[in-house]
Amino acid sequence: MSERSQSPTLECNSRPDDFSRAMYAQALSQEGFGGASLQIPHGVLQHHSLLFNKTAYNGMPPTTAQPFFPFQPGSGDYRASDLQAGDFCQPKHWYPIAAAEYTGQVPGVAAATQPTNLSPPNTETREQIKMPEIKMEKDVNDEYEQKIQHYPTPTSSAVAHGVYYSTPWNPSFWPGFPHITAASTNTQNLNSIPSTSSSSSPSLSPSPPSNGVPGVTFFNGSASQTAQTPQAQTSTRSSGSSSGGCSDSEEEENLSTEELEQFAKELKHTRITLGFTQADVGLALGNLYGKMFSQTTICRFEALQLSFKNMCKLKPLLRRWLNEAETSDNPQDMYKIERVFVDTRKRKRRTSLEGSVRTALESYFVKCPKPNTQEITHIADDLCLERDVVRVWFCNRRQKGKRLALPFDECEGQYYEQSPPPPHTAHSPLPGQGYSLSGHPGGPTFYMPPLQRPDVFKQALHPGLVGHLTS
DNA sequence: ATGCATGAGAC
DNA sequence: TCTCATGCATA
Repeated sequence: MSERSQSPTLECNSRPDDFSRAMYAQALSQEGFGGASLQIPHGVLQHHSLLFNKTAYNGMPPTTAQPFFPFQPGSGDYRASDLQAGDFCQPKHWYPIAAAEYTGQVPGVAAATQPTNLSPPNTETREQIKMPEIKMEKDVNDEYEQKIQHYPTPTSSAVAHGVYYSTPWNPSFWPGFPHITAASTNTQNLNSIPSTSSSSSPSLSPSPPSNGVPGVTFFNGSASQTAQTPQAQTSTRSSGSSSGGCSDSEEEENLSTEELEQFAKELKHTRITLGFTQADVGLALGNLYGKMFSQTTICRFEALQLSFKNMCKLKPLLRRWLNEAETSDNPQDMYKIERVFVDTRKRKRRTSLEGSVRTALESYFVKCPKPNTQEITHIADDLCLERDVVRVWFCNRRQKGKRLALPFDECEGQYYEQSPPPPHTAHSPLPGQGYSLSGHPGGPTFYMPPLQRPDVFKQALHPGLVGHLTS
């Protein structure tokens, strides 16, 4: 790969204004942070036994190198390049919460925060449901897979494995804006939640009310996924204002960042205290409210890695779960329903981009976060990737940038609509990352370089490091 | 915990 | 075609 010219000199000719904003360097190689080690998504076992044929997807077809982008030739090390690139684009690891370090490897703290009774609440129930030991065949060649997903009762492995809640919270992931409130439209969907807020334990109700598919929530299918959440995107609906009787969860009209942070923290702490995994929670939400979520989503919620709007949307659900879990005599009952899903949808096998390719993509992204079709094609050709892979990569990259930057700035109206000051001028007032909810329709998305936000940057670092910086 | 992918809805 | 919410698959 190194022989390829992964040195983008791509210019964003389609959107000069966007391009002008792109003058920043980006952190990369998040993989370098290392992953959480003992995380076993036991809440979701997947069966990959049924295989589909799939059109050859070979990742990167061999092609000859194209010296099309004469940009730092031969440099597979984007970071290094950036470092040398000069002040204006020092690589900042603006991925605030990424590392395994964040996940609680501070024994002292962990000990302090750990409840003494870590006995898993549902060891028995777990055993009741024998999960076939399904091993994923990762190298199932180029096959699409049919998955059968089981949702067992929660395991205690999180606790057993010593996944401690060690205050990895660096709340200021969304720093600085104490009283930013959610757009009122954020929460109407909350009212659509089936009101199970009664003091009894609705969690035991096996039938998701809002789902239309009694007893079964299709966890995976995007069809149901989005069908159930039109609110978030169609947020202009003004109808369902705060009615719902649940005082507890329907009041999220004016969430502040602090509230969300606080709640996320509380959620995580309680969840771990009770011995539940993120997957368990997601499953429980399905049981409780008919809208299931994945471990990923719960994880991102806890890590404050969802959009503000999304956080606001999910919070009431999770608040209810929290209440249920805390008050229930048998919280494990919340998970007793086994669900087996058969997803026949074919999913493209996940592309695993090489580090050097990612590096190159990052470089391109720095130059042009929003390449047009032609540019995407160029990049794809240059990196010997499928066009669609490149396109998706950029989509995800932009999304990540938004997600991780400043989701709340909308209310401040401080974001740049157009070209921000040159990066080296730094410290501009906060950019809104394209969260143009505040009525800037079509405002170009701005991908905020962390270096313009020293505070963000600090928070993007390891907590310990942050501590040092701040103290 | 996060990278890559999907799909609905908006533009 | 993009954004956004979301999740599978994997590091």
